[in-house]
Amino acid sequence: MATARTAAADGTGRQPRARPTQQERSDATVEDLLAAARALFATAGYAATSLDAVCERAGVTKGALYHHFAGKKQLFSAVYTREQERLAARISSAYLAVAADPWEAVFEGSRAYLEASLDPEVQRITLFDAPGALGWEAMRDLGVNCRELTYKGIARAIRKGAIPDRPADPLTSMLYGGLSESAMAVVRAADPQAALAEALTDLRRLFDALAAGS
Amino acid sequence: MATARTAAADGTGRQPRARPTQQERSDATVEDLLAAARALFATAGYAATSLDAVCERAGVTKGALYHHFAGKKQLFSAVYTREQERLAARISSAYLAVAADPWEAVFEGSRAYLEASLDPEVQRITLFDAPGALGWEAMRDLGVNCRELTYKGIARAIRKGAIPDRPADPLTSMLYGGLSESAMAVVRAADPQAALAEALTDLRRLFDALAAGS
DNA sequence: GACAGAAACATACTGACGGTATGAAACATA
DNA sequence: TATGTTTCATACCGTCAGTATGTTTCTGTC
Repeated sequence: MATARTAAADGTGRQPRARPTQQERSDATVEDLLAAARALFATAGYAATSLDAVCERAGVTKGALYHHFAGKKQLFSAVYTREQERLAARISSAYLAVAADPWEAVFEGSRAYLEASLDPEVQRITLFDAPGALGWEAMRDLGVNCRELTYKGIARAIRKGAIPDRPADPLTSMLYGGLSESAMAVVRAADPQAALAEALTDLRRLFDALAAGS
Repeated sequence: MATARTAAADGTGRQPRARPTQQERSDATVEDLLAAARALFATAGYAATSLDAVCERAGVTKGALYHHFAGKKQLFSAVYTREQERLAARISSAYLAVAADPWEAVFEGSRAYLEASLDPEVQRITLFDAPGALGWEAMRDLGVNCRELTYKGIARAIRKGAIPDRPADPLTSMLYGGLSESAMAVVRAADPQAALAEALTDLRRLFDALAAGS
């Protein structure tokens, strides 16, 4: 019987070819591993997720995993990076929609970050496990991260005179950390819907107060 | 030769008696375990700390550890609880010193929390490892925790009219999370001293703005 | 003070998991 | 087609959290 490796003569070129190139093979494996890892890390958490489980779900063995990743920590780092990129995309999108008003843009970016961080899976990866598993330095040195975006938005708002002049770093920490904690609190509130509404209302007041400050 | 169990006839009663009571034995062992665990958790981190290492440092075996604690997680929980109690004591002290002014008291409490959280060992336990190891619910249900103190302070400031009326929860999250993130950023700044000064200056402005808000 | 029972610990062991070593299969290049 | 490299599979090791069981130390009672 044929071993099912019949060539797909479709026009898309997206189905696996009869003889996939090494790059394609590699990419597919990495993709499978990342998807499996993300699913398990997001639900069971970093510590409770075994690499064997990841490999089984991805349909490969540890040989493949350790060929593409240096270890569990680096695998998680890759998952975390992707998550940050997805979050950053949402933030940027919300920010750019009202970029004409520098301070309002920061508000919309903050709202986007808060709402995106309500997903328990996102929380588990980015807020609970990442600090302990990666450390602060590794989280910062990722190229794309949401804290950096927050900083840039605030710095721009200051440059444009939308809020009183000040160093941008302290406010960045307060806002970014505050939003992260808010996200954790909101989803665990008795009424998450109401809690989110309250959080956004308060965030609005906070932004207004900051803009009005001397 | 005598087995060195000569009774200490000192007046203090603090030295180990010739026949220590079970309570004393227990307490001493628990104390040794907690001290050893806190030292290792604070430096190497939760995951990198083995219970064997804790036992060796404490001068006991795993039999003793598992007699007093249900497992690694619970041991860490006990260490974390102590840390929170210490922090809460510092916060309360700073708060009460200026309790007459409800909002200023919250500021002083916040400053105390921020400054206390600059210690890398405190950070490692309370900010990096605790969320992943304990989870949010377990961190909240501790009886004594700093977030609760923040909430009470803010709620009181609202009741007393020191800041505009609003629900206390959202602001609690923003402030507590912001301070935590600030502590992590400050100690990793190029010039921590200057970063702390900037953070406190900005915190002052934030408090003024919140008090002035409509 | 002898003794039964319980509390406080010690010792030996197991299973699971992260990581490594080594070899085979798939692909690339000539 | 032959050779080297990439990609992965398999077998194995060390470590560590947790358990099972035995031993010592204390407590209450006669």
